[in-house]
Amino acid sequence: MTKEKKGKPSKELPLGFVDRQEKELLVRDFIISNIKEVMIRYGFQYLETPSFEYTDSIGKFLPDKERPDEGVFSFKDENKWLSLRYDLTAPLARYVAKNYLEIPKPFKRYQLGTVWRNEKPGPGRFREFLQFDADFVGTKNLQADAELCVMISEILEKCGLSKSEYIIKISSRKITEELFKKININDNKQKLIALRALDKIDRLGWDGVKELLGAGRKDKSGDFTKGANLKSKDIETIEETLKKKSPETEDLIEILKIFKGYNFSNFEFDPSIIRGLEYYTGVIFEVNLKFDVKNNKGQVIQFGSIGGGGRYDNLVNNFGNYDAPATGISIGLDRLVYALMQKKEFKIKQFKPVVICVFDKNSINEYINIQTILRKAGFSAEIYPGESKLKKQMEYANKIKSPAAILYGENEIKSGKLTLRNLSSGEEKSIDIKELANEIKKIISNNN
RNA sequence: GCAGCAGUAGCUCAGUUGGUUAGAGCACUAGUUUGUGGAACUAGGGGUCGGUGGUUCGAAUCCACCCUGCUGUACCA
Repeated sequence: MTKEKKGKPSKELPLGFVDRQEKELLVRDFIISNIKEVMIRYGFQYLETPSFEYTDSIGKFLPDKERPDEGVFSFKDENKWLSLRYDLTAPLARYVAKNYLEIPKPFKRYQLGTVWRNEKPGPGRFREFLQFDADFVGTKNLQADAELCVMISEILEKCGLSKSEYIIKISSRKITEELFKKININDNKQKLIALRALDKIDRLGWDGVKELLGAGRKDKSGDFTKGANLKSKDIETIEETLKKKSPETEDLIEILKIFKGYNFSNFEFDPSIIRGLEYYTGVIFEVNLKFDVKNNKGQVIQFGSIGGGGRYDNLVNNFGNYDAPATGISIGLDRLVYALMQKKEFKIKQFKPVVICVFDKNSINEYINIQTILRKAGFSAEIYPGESKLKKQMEYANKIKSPAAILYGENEIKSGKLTLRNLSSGEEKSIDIKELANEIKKIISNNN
């Protein structure tokens, strides 16, 4: 809705951008603190790279068009194209290439950062979102890939999910590679269409996927998607091969062994997962939630995975001569928060301030004294930030969910005691200032 | 991008076959209580009915185009 009063700025947000409120942010902070704690124990180091990069260094090349806006936000600065990063992997590859001689090999880093994509937003998907990535650069050892899976499941469980609520699906690019060789598909374009089709198996089932491998498919809105035009004999071979639930490529057999050593079993082999089309070269994995996610109208929506990753052995090499095989995982934090908030009642401690009501400006020093006592004792406290009648002050305290209000007016000054009102019970008590911290403590611990 | 559905106060919506000053609930403001919130009552503010153009004596209501949102689909490095 674009409601712009004449001559006034719009209060609407650009498509795909949102304000995020405290409730969501606190859950996000909780998840982030779990991530950091696990990262440290797994031996990753923390890295931050800038939001903007030169367009060509993050894998976008300048098209003939006026601006490189294929999925990225870009602008021209001093004759060079800059783009907001669209993931954290491309900047990592750039960082490694730039600092190759100084960094340890292998290099293990994790990163939290906002990324931007100039594409259509969907349920739980925005054009600006927070990602968390962990990567190993400079090792071919599948121990790394295995550890990423173990680690992400440890993070999810720390966030309160049980083993039955999520699953790590794993596969390898080598499976489809060998398959395409077997049925003689060499056309790169056709391969891509076929890969995309296979990626949709969780939503469309085999029937839909076979349509896409063949002539094409009409979806329920009536829109038609062109297919890969494979021979029906080949489509059958594909289905047969991928329906086998036993992994046959070397890399998968190896990684399953390592999982065993970790006693890790909350995964399943699923040859239909594909992930990004271009850069993965080996083992790939995807993190899926096993419960329904609803939108704010209560409808169950197609939520998809909350993250995934895999092995990309050639990415760093794009920058020059360093051969740095790598593997990494990337999690969409906002999507994880969105899903988790539906699943769990998060008991996040919120320290809402005790409100000290203002009766008389001349008593301001008394109020400051009370406030200081409370803050020094570790409580959140504030002198009512305004000038209003007591009724307004109480309404304010109620609105911000303050645990208690402190009244110190004429009556209290005479008696030398202050009145403490418990805002959840409504109970009022006359207490000595020395007892204040203790009384507040009682009220807060009762509320939690 | 393509397709379906939708767009009336801050929010959720009503508005009859086009007809006088466009409604409700919640929220908001003030008061009933000159020192007390979460309940009640009273009064009040707030809408060029997504936008533009058209049909008509007359349009929130009909038509066209555009914008925005939702859902699916495509793309997703």
